[in-house]
Amino acid sequence: MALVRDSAHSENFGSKRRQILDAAYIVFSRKGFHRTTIDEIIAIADTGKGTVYNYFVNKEQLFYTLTQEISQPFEADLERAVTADTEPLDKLRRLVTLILSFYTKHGDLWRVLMHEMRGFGNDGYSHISAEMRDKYHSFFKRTIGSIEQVLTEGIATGVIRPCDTVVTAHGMFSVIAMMAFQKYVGEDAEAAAERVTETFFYGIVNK
Amino acid sequence: MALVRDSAHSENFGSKRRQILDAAYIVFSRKGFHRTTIDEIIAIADTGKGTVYNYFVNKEQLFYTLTQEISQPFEADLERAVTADTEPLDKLRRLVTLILSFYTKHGDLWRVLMHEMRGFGNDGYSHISAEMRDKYHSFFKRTIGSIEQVLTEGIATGVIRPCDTVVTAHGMFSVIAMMAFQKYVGEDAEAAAERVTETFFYGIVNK
Amino acid sequence: MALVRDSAHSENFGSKRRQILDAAYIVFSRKGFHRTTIDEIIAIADTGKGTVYNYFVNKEQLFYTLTQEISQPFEADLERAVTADTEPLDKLRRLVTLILSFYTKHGDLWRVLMHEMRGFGNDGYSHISAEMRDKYHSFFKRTIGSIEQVLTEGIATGVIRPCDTVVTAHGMFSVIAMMAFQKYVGEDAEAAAERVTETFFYGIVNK
Amino acid sequence: MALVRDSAHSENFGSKRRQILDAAYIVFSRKGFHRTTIDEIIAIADTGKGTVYNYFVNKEQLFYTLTQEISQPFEADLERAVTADTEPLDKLRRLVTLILSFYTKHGDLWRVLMHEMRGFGNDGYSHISAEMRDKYHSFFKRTIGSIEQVLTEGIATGVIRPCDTVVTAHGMFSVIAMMAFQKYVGEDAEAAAERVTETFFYGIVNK
DNA sequence: TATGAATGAGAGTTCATTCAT
DNA sequence: CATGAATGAACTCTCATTCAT
Repeated sequence: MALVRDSAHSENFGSKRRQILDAAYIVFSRKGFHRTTIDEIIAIADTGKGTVYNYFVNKEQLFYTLTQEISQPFEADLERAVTADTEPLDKLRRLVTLILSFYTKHGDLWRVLMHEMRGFGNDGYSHISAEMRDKYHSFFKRTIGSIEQVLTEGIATGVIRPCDTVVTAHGMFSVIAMMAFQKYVGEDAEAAAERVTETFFYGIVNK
Repeated sequence: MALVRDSAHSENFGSKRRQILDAAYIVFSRKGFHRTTIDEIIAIADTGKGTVYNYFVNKEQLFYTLTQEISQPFEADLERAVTADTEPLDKLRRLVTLILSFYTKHGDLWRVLMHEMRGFGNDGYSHISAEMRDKYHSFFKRTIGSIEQVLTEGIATGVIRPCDTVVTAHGMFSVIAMMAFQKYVGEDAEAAAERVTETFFYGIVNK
Repeated sequence: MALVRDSAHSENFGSKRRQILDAAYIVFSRKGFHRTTIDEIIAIADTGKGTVYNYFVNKEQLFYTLTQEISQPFEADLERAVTADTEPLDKLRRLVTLILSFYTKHGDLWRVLMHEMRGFGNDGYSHISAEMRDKYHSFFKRTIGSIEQVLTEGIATGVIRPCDTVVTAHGMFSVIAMMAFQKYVGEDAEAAAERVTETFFYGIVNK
Repeated sequence: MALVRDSAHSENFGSKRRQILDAAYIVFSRKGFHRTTIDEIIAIADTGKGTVYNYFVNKEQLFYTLTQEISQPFEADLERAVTADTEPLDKLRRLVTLILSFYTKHGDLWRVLMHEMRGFGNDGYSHISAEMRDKYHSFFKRTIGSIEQVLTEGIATGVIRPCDTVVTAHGMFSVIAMMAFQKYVGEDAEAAAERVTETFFYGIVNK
């Protein structure tokens, strides 16, 4: 269960680090940040306690690294979708599919992330935490921002009715996230995405 | 700061209990379940630590009681709205306003609730926790169910286009919750509710 | 083994705190700061681990409190000796006796203090440590300063031969400390003090 | 920075060992025994962690080896001074100069040694530690013993007033150590030594 | 020989919970 | 009822030491 990619180098390069990240993914997803213990992670990762601290400075940074690693390819995909040479409505469909797939796959972990985000760096915490929180914030801003951008583009070309793009983007995002969290999305993410976009595009009222 | 209603009994009856609940509301909302300490609650409540355990069996049950107390009048309101003798679309508007107001007021606490819900009673936890989790689940089910019910009613009377009511109800709920969480709702909840319903009713695509 | 004074209030007032301080005195004296564990302290103090942290914010501050408690009456004694209305040479004898008694009684702990002093607050440590270190430094400065002051006084009145009072005071202090550390001082501190002063007097007194 | 002497063998023989000892000297002097980590030593020594354990069985023995290596030439010097064919008072001057120079140069490390000495082999520690502690004790005994021996010799030849040679030797030693620790000794160790001896001589020399 | 990834015993600290007053 | 001193299970993190390469 290498979440991002298998190391192409040697068979064992970074193997322990990989095992720890994979185990952390499982436990954080299942239990949330606070209920997760290092002991449980190492039991699954089959490593010693100290090994965790060879690779990550602390539990928070392990969590942070994990989410960074997962989000990076996703953000690249988003970027590509937004700058693609296609119709705004098609871009929107593509974005929704991407986001829906991402949150369907990593919903449990991301739910935790979205919750803990608020806690990090709030009090007299280390500044590393404050940094993390900022990075997390900008992650969500970028995701929603990409929707917003395409909405704006659609309004400019006239295919989308003028509206508050900020609020609408947030609305679309929240519906997508909800669908993923509620496990409404089965095998076919594309079909589910279609339902979301249809609802938003055309509304629910009979005309 | 009695959140729900003042005890109708005597001036002092349950006063300590009230103080604890009010303090718990503040701290849980601000810090989440795990970061909240009993010490912080009693500091604000101006009570002793033992007093908390006179009224509540443990931290979880204090949290549970708090959320129950807040949700009950809200659920009564929902019930009344659904069974009212009005048009489905008006009912829907009324529901959206109610839910939006509720989450605007208690969003911080409810965000915590929605997160911790998943943790309660997951492992070898006490069965009291499992009970709580079930009650929490049914709370959300009832809220969303009320939307669903009105959608079904609207489809039956023909004012709403046939759709998957379960998914659509969840969608509407998630948009409402998002707007509240994101603090997009200012003074005028009614106006904000209007925007949500408009979007859902008529979609975003220019026709 | 209440080191400073028994609480005059109630039989049990501060009893646990007292037990912890007494136990800490024993273990710190025997093992030094780092080799001392909280577990060992509570085993002797017959308390729970958490109790220690009810009274002291951490191990360092426990150590600090302990040394403060012990040094305060001593410093008061020094002050009284310096400002007494007696001959400089008698003052010096009195000072030497006081210091010798103190270091004979608390030599093991003070040896630890003198060593750890250098470590506290050196790196990225909490500022509480830096504060402590400063207090510790000033403690030694005051002790040696009191000797210095009397030397200066003696030089002014002509009974002591002009000399570098700073160095001489340090010298006297170190000999006293050494005698105490080496357990050369038996029952009769006064007699031992006499030996120290005699040696120094015949070197520094005008003839 | 070969502290004692360069290996006379080949350019590279023991080079790693040398680097480790030199680095250990720096860190132990600065931080004391417990606060020193192997990681910090190897960072300065530019070696791997395992290499340390190729040359030294553990941290304690590394410390021990370091101090042994430094003390040996010093002890040889002392021996030579004591058995030299000179006047007792000149011998004493020579001894004081030697000791003062040594503690001025290696004061920081020796301060650590003098502190940790008591901790080694106290409890259920390995017998290697107990051995070390004994060797450390005998080191100080030899240093002070050399002073004592010359004092006795001086008393026999009548140039020194009869006194408790054990206590006096300790006294002289402690003043010397103090001067070094307090960094009172500048460039000219000889001059500083003179001050010490003068003070003592005028107290202990027959007139 | 040199290395450094892996390890786990052990330490300090937190905090929900209990119970005697 | 109200209290808060006492408690210890649980948790994060450190670091000396090992050992396969």
